[in-house]
Amino acid sequence: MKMINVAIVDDHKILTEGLQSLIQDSGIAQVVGVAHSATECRLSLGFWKPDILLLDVGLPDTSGLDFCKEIKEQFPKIKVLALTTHNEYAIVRQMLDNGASGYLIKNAMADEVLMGIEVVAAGGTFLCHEIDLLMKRPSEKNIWLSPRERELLRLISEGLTNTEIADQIFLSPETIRGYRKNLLLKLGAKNTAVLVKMAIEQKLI
Amino acid sequence: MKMINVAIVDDHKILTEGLQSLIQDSGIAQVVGVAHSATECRLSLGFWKPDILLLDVGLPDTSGLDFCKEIKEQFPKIKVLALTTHNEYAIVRQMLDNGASGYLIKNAMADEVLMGIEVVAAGGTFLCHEIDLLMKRPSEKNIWLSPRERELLRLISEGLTNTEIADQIFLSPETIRGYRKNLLLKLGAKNTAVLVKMAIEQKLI
DNA sequence: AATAAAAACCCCCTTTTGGGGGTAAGCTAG
DNA sequence: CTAGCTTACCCCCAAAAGGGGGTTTTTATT
Repeated sequence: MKMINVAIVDDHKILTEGLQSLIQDSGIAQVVGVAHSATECRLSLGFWKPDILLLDVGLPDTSGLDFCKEIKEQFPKIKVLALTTHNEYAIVRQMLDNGASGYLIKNAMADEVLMGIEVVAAGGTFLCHEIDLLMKRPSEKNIWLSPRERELLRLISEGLTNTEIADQIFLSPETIRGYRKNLLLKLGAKNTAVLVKMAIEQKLI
Repeated sequence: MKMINVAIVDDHKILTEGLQSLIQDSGIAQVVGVAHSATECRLSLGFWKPDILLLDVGLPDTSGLDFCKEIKEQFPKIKVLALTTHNEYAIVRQMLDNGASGYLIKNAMADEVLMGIEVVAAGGTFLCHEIDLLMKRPSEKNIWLSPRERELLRLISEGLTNTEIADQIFLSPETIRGYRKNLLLKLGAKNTAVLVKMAIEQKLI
């Protein structure tokens, strides 16, 4: 059986060290590279040629969300396995949407990490137990917005008025009004204040 | 020289264990009790009779801010030394306002913890290096609000309109308008959306 | 090919907010 | 004792948001 090549990107050095020995000792995979930032990773990814990239969402220089997308565009064959502290529905959904093949939270069991690596290397999708439950549970908190809606939500949170947003993204102010009303409806928010609060709390922006 | 009696309240068990050995080994102080929640602490504080209480702000059951106030009301002689991960101006100010005698961030050096204990036990006020810098640096980010202003900010973030707030706290809607305008001015926010975002980011609510 | 969802657009009208001006009592720390 | 801050109050008017009702086109997914 072929060894699975794994690379790790995470700024928490203690964690990466722990992960390295965990993977090396497993016998099923080997660590071919470690980076502590997106920039560092970009420089070496071509050389490492990993099968799987263990990626932290909370990177110091780039959003893990964007970085995942970037990797999947440049190296479609590399499978991304997210490894983070976030257990918010919106983060997981966006990560999977951006091409991630799996999602682990940092307090998951060690064997879940190895299982994730195996499943993802075999072409499957893996979610650790807690995230699996979160994604399956139909909850009013599990709100999913389209990219456009998220963009609007971001602009609203930055304090732009409907006309300002309209000018910026070249749409009619009436359209912006429509999106705004729909966002209030979807999130069940009474007004902009609550909308912004929910957006931040649920990490929708 | 009399031994300083220290009690610890923090839900992170690994940290409390480390702290215990640090303090016991120092020779200047001894740990008379450890609690992992505010409730647990309330039950035992009368027996422990500590000189100093090392208090985490991010407790699972109560806000450390409120708990500090509560302790200082019930046991004015106990000196509270805050120990947290938060390095936001508003949190530190509120903590000191609520009667804390010192403030340490969790990644401070071990000797700063001991120094803090000594200084506070001697009746002084102690801030660890990083927090000391933060508090001295005059910055547009170091915004300080009166309790009333914070209350209004909270109600605004919850989506209440001026009239609703007026009804709830028995003031004239015109007064609420005044506060609102002043909050926008103080925080330099363009509108309610930005106001709410800043309130959350700077932990003013 | 049909259905559904997202994206874009439009009008009417009311409520709420924001910008500009103020006033004044009460407390509090130099 | 007085300068400064907080708390509380008031007016006018313009801009923005919100509640209700719609339409059309494009883009996926079945």
